Amino acid sequence: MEEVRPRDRDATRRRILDAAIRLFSELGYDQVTMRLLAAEAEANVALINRYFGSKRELFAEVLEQQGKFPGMLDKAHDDLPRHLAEFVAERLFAERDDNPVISAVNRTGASPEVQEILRERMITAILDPLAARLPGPDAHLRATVAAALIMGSGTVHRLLGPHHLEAGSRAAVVDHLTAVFATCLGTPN
Amino acid sequence: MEEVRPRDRDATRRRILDAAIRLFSELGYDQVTMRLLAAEAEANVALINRYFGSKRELFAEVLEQQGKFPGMLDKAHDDLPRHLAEFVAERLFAERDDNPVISAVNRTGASPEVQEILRERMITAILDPLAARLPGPDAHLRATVAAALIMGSGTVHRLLGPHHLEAGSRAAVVDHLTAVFATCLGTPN
DNA sequence: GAAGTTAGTAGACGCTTGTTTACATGTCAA
DNA sequence: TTGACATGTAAACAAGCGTCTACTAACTTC
Repeated sequence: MEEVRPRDRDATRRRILDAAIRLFSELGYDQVTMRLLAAEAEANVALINRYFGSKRELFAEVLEQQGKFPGMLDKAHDDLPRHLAEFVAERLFAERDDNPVISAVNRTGASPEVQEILRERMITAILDPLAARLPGPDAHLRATVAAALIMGSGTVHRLLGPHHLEAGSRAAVVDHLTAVFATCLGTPN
Repeated sequence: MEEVRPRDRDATRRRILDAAIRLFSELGYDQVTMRLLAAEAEANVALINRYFGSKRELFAEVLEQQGKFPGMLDKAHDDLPRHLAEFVAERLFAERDDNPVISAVNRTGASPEVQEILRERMITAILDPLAARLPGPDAHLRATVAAALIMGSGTVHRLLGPHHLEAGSRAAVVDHLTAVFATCLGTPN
């Protein structure tokens, strides 16, 4: 009755990577142990290090393959503030934070071993794409403040949960965030 | 040549508490070990649990004694947005984050054992005092967004360091943050 | 000065962590 | 079929963690 799984290097690697994306997003780097990871991926612990080198390198690969900040470069939005507001609101009310980069940054403490990875991801996945869409000399400053708001809303969600704001007020939240982002990004463009 | 310290319960307790404030702020909950704490306080490890019960309870006491969000209730500021902007800018450029509550929240990962403590502090030290100063029915919403910006700037500082924005641009940063906070809090009041 | 209480110490306890080693088993070429 | 290699497994490793117990030494009280 025991299900036998064919030996498949790529599939196993894939299962581990998927489990890592899920767990690192939900729990952050420190709370995810190799054994929990292995159990979630239904794989042996030693295989994680065989395929990815170390926990740290696996974490780096998880964040790398997430690419840029979602919807930042894909299509040229005519209303960036509203787009960001809806993105943030979506995450504020969501039951679980489903953005690996933002969630992992927020849920991962000050572990020195992964700080450089998070810093690099923060810059290349969020800050730079955002600044690239802003005109003017102080684009970097404005992108930084916007990024702070995005990250901070993740912190709020993590600590206070998805039911902190009344569920019915979602439209008002989007409107308010839109106004704030508009001020933050400069010209409403 | 060995310095002898007189036996002093209160002084020892105080040294431990001071060391805890310093270390938890700089490193977050998880990165601070009991042994590091004891070394910093120049006290024995067992004394920490004797005086505070456990690492968790010490952490709670550290955050509790920090009181409310600084300068939020003390004096009635005529320009709250600018006040918040200067507070955030000060922390953005500071070499080290010196606000225990915000710093500890940012640097502490998703450890379930302290999440409730952080949540409670976030509400009573930041969110509630802020909302209390805002008029209107959606004060809670606006305070939440402002809190997100405050916390998020802490995240930016943690990951990118104090030199991410050019040091000379501090006045521009304050001006920009003031505008954002004004939009965020509603009436510029 | 003796007895009792209390501050401070040293070390071990049990557990968990990431990582590694030694081994078994499936797969495929010759 | 046999050898070689790739894949998967189980167990152990050393190190670190928070906590606790057994003990010493100092101060207080009679």
